[in-house]
Amino acid sequence: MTTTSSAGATEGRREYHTLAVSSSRRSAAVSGKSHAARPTAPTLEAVAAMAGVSRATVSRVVNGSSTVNPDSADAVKRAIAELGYVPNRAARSLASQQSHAIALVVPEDTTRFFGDVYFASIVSGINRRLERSDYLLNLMVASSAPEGKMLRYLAGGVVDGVAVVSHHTSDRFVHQIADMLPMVFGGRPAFSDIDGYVVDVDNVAGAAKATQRLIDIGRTRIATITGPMTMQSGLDRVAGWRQALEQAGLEPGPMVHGDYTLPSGTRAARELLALDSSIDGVFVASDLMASGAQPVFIDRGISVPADVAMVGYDDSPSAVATEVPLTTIRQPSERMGEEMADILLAVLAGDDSKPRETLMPTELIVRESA
Amino acid sequence: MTTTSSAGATEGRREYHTLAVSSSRRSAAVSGKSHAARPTAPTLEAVAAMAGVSRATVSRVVNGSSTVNPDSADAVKRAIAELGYVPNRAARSLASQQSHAIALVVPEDTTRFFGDVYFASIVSGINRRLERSDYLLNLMVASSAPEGKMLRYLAGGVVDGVAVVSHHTSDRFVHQIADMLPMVFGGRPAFSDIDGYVVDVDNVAGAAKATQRLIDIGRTRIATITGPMTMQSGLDRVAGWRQALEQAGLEPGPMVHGDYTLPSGTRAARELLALDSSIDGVFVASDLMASGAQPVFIDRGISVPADVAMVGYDDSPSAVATEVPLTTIRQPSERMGEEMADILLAVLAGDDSKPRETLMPTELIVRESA
DNA sequence: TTGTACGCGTTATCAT
DNA sequence: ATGATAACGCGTACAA
Repeated sequence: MTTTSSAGATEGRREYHTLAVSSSRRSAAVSGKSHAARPTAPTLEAVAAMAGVSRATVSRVVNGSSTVNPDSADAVKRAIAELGYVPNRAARSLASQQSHAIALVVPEDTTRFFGDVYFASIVSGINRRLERSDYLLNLMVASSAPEGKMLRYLAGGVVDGVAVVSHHTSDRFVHQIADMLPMVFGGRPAFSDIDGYVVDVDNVAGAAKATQRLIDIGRTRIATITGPMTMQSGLDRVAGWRQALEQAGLEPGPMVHGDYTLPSGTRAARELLALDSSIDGVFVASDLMASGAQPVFIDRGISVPADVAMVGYDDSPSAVATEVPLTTIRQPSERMGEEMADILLAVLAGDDSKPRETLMPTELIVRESA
Repeated sequence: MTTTSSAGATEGRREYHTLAVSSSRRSAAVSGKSHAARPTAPTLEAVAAMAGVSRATVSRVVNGSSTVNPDSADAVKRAIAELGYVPNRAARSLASQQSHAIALVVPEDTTRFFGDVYFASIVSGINRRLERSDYLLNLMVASSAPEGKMLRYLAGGVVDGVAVVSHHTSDRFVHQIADMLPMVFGGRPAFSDIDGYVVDVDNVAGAAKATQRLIDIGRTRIATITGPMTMQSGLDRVAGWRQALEQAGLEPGPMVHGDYTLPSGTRAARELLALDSSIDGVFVASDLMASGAQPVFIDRGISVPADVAMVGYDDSPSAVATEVPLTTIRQPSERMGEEMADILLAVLAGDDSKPRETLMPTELIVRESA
């Protein structure tokens, strides 16, 4: 017998493996399949029934409220396990006004973004921190029409906070995001009038540290292969190189530009050698470029580090993959990601004690190349 | 005057920029700030009121239902624009039983994953396709405790479908995912007994095509620098190389293993030259390795392609960044991502006509190295 | 400590 | 074509 009452609401509603869909409310069920989380996902209600308590109590147990009798708590937990209950995200969000998700906003050009190990590490770090929470990570790439769609998404309450990896975000739309959500930048943004947290690494100090290493081991003709001059980090590392040289009373050696990529390192090394073969040290602004440069020296019979000492930057995997392992500067890029997530999580928890700006320290890693 | 009634529910509830939070329902409001989508986000209700229609009608307009009077539709649209209304995601999900999000499940090791341009392209492709929909992309990395947390998330109805980039997913947990959600693999999974769609590229054919090019230009001593033998693509490309040689009645040249990385290409080239300097052609299983190998030849006075012709694989950016631009095999990795997303979207829309397996074609790109 | 009852913002059914 | 109205599953004042 079927009743027309509202009972049995949790029965036969959603099925994935079954062909006979009983009471789908969806129209687009063209195929015989209705895709949903699982066949008849148990609800709070069901758990409550099984445990012999009210929904409220189950909710309290699930959310770890203290005010709950150990006995009933046990019963609830058993019921949860038995039923394989897992709270419905949407319902929870709706009721609590929190999505329990944060967005990683990437300023266009996904391919370039993902191709960069540095960003990879940041994402990895963000993820690592998020794993210890129950927050989800949403990837939002600002494409052709960034403001429109993304802003709409964010306004829709999809996420509680935003992490922006500020490559060269020149767009104003980040301002609008900052207006509605807590925000943290990975790398200092182009504008300073923005309401958000910033996590960055001290590139100047790092580069100076690298150059100082070359000075410390007695090198005096110190060149540099730079990163792109269109990026803050590229500029900063040149500044650090100059600063260390100046402080030591040394003349800057030749400078050749690269773009952080390996091939550019190869080209730069050849250029460097053509320019001035008297150098005895070189600070390369990325390990990837150093990996490209090193073979050029070696294949021409220039010993590393005996003839030319070399310090890289990043401490990327390629630093130890070169013939002569690279002395390099370790950037806590993964930790940077963790920090970003940590800040966001803290802010979302109402903790306002995080500093607006966090500068992550760099570390000299001494290997064989210098 | 303040009333204690439940009226005014949409007023002064959520504020981000204001310090005085009136009636936050959250406990953790340690700071004076309450973070939410925005101050008093307008609801369907508000739009309905302003447009002088019922919520139902507004909903119809928002969801593009046909059965709605043009006049009221206009009024509604104006109200929406005026109020800056954007539907609440959670509420919509709860009511429609769809999250309008899909997950990209990454089998561990984020750093390695993101460091690979190939995967970067896939993500980029997925994203590209998703942009044309209103689906969101959730990033889920299977870390130390994959089954537990991720499965719980998925069971919670966070997403409607799952894209798995099957690196060397040896875990069984994908089976459990497949049991509850539509799923598509990027790259053939290790097991074939799984209920999911597969999108892959034809690596054997691609490698054969590359090798054939070397044969076509008259090379007879054709070596190969392989990818890792622990990856299906690595294996497949060797197979393609062998196959083309065999078909042409040629003896396979020397084979040296790399791992798709640039430094490994450098090492492999040196090994190769030490092994057998009589080669006149080499198929390198990735452009990155080819970028590492090429300088070794050039710096030793071996001309490319005159002395040794070289074909790479991937048509990555590095293919044109080498001194001698690489003839290579273009993999539609980005299109692969698009296809994956497309399949998922189709399935979610109830379209069951997509083939269970899609093999993407490769293409020979002739440049100067062969 | 526990339960009742209302609200969260939409969708969808069913009359009209 | 349109409007009530009942879900959707959960959180949480408030009362007990």
